[in-house]
Amino acid sequence: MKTTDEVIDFVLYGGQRHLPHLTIDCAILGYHDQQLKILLVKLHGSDGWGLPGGFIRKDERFGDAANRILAERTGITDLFLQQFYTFGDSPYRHREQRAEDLQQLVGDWITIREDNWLLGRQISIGYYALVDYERVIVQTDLIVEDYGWWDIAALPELLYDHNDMVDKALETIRLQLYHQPIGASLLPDQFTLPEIHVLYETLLGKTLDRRNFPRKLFALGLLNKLDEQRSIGPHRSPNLYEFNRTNYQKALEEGIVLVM
Amino acid sequence: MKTTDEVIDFVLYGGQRHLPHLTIDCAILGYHDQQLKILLVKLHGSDGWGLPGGFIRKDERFGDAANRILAERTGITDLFLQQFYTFGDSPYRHREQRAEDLQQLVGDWITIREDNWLLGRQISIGYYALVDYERVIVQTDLIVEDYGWWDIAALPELLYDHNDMVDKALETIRLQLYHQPIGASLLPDQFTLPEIHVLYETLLGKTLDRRNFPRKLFALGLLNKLDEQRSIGPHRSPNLYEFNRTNYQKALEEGIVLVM
DNA sequence: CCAAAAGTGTTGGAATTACACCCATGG
DNA sequence: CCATGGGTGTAATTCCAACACTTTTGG
Repeated sequence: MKTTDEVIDFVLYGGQRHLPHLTIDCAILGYHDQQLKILLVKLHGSDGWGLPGGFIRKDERFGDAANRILAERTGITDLFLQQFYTFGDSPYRHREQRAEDLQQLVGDWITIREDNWLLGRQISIGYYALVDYERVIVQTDLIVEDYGWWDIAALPELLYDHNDMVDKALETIRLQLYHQPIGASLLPDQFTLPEIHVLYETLLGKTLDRRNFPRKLFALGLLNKLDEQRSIGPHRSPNLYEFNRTNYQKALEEGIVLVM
Repeated sequence: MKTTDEVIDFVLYGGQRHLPHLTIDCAILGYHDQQLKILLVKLHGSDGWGLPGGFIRKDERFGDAANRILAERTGITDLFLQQFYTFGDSPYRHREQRAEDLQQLVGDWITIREDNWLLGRQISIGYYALVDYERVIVQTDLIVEDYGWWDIAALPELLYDHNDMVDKALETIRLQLYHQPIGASLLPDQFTLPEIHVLYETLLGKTLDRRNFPRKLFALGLLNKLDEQRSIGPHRSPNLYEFNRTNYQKALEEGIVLVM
């Protein structure tokens, strides 16, 4: 939202266009510098960091809403996106804690009434997205004051129950990794074996044998070796690979069994 | 709900006590006659079958609500219960299709207004429950006209998008079966090897070797052999087993890796 | 020429599959 | 005694984990 009028309109009348009390929050994961990162935002009128999120329009499908929210924040579309859990139990999700935040957001322009559609218990459907870190360009506006990528291993205390949401997202991703290949969304089109190797180690939180690891991906036909190397300074140049789109898609749909 | 007054009060004023537009629907699975069964209900004023469900009270945790709904329907508490997905996209989940149902439910007593809290897009959080078929005693009332156990392999066309919900529940259970033992909730306290064997085959939809299958459960220490047999007519009496509660609980919490 | 990282094959052991015969029971 | 289903062990194979040396590169 770009203008104050837009914000005020949203706060006062957004309830006519959106499902009340129901939001989508996104755990947007990227990968950079051999670290798994998550995109956090800081809202105006709030002094903590949280997951980017938004409301669902009355006739909008959840997946479309999640994609829209993602596109609004990151500028990229068409990414790996998946619902993982719905949250609504935390005591933070109730009226009192948020009336003040809301008043701060709109400042002195208007007074938030008791029955404002944004107050009351908030339910949030969690989606996680895996994105290519390089392609993300975050927009700030009158709602989002600041944003940043945070190392997932060193998160601060987040707003509401967003730490729980991140934990649950990671747990889901780890389980999923054994049944679906999901590396393609986090990596650029071309990557080296050490890169994808460290990615999997980071996601699973354990070390994987350097020689055995790629064998399993090759056995599933997921990788194509390219006739190109990446130059990485005074060391041997690692070969570049890409995902085999056909087999990758098939694996996504039919599932795989990876033991690592 | 037992009285007409209660029903009318709920339809007119339930919105003051419940989260609007948000329901919990439960896929309640049981196991009987070597078939996986699901508990379906038929509501007054509706001529199709669907999953049992209910609304969430304003200050009620989701899990508590799901447990309450389950207890109201099946009479049992303390069962394996887990959220699996949130649904809200189906075109069936909109106003037009349901205003008539609602009017039929309350009959001529009152007229449903356009802005009734029960109308509008309905979101449903799906929970699945695994129950011991024998212990379930279903209650009918003024809302639930009829109920029944249906073989999961031969479901009729259900209300709204409930077929999708069942599919998603089963998919989740199958995945979970590889990482957590969930047989205990579906079986009576004591059971035979052939019983749990067929259960797993039914859940996974594939045949499992009769000799290798129990070996894997024994290897995990999940089963205790009892000094008792079940008499099954003119055949050799199969031995009875029970789950080893300690190891079962540990496996639930820490996860296992089953390859079958 | 050196330091640092990439690449690559083999082997021993563990795990998994496949498979068939005997036993117990009640009618 | 017979029909039916339950119980059990082993051998062959496959799969997996462990491991170290050589190559490439830029400075």
